[in-house]
Amino acid sequence: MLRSLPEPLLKLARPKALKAKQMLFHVGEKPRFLYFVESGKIQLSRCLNTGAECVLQVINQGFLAEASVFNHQYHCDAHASVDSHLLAFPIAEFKQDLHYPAFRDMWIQLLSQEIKRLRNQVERLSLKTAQQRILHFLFTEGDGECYQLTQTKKAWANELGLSHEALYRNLNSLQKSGEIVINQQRICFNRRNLKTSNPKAVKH
Amino acid sequence: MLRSLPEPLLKLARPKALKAKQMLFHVGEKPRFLYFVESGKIQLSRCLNTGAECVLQVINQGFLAEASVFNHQYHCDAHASVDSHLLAFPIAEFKQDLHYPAFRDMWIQLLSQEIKRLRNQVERLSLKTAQQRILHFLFTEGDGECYQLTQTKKAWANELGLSHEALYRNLNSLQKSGEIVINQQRICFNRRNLKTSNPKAVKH
DNA sequence: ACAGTGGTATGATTTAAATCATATATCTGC
DNA sequence: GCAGATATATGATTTAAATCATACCACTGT
Repeated sequence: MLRSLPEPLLKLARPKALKAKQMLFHVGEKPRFLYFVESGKIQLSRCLNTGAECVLQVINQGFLAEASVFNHQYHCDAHASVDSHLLAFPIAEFKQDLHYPAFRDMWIQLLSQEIKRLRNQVERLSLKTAQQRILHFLFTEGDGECYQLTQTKKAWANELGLSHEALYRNLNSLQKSGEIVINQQRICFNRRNLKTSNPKAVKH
Repeated sequence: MLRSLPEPLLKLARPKALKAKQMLFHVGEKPRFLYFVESGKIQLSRCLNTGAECVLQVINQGFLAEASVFNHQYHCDAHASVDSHLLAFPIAEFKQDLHYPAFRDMWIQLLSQEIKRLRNQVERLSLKTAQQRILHFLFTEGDGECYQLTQTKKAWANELGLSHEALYRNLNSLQKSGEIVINQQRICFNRRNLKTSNPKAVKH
């Protein structure tokens, strides 16, 4: 992904290391850098007026808060959930370099991808039951057969808009009813059900 | 918004009229045109494997399915919910014209905006109760004080991920408890509660 | 004027998730 | 290796939304 970046911009990138739980930026601050996550895990979140925290996105690898390029302030908080390594690109130069066709195309594609991902998440959160959300997630984020869990189940529950208890219980019952098989971090659809159970599922 | 489009591209735009309930495109089709909604209302939706329909977006005015510019197939259905007028831009030429800096900047801003809007919606759908979702919607989509409803309550309920009954009941109880005031299509926060009740609410 | 359709509204019942409580397992820093 | 924190897990209870039912209203086309 970094391959499409123009040389001069790459040279301007400053490495930045974050310890677990360290903040990267806060809501309301003026964006000066656009960050690329090389390793680790960055969470975008926002505190609701109820005081509860809502995780908007978890980035393992890739650009972060893409919208900040054209915004005067961050609309969410960002912190590292584990030790992480980032690259910081100065936003002014980044904007300049959008003139390069290859870079511009990459950037537009990236934004479009993110829109699709978010539409998937909206669709998923519109589902009423825990089981439906779990299956929808496995269909859209997995390879069609399996999904390798890359976070804790608790964090996953949050992403699914469920209490962690509801996730534990429903994973259990999905396994008991034979719809899925769980090996440690790997969750697979039961082969026998795969063809017939969800004919309309659409991969993104 | 159309102002930023280059002259040659504008000349290529073909008007397209849709009757209510008429389909614009189906999931899986190859995108040939990027559509701009001039008037009316276009719904992007997707049928879930359960058979239920999920509304992903309702466009009254603006571009539609932005991601289609770089995709080989639509990932959702689109139909007009009322009689609508669109402009159809050939995608090949559209891509060409992204070379124009003003146009490219507009397009990137537009995609970024949409990402923010979707993040808001994800945040909203993560809220557990109907009341929280309603208030969150009024805060993020309204002007900070009031919101002018532009669709039926039934359609709104769908957007909020609620049954229409739940929306009716909770609007009623929010009004009774004095948190909001409803005049026909206009919903306002009660002035007295405004300052103190939701200090952390963030406008996008 | 009329019938049919879809939105609005409210009551009764069911259902599933949230919450609370508690226990065990696992990871992490010292 | 140990202590504290966090994740996993499951049971009991509460709660709020979904669902089902019914009624009324507004709009549309004939």
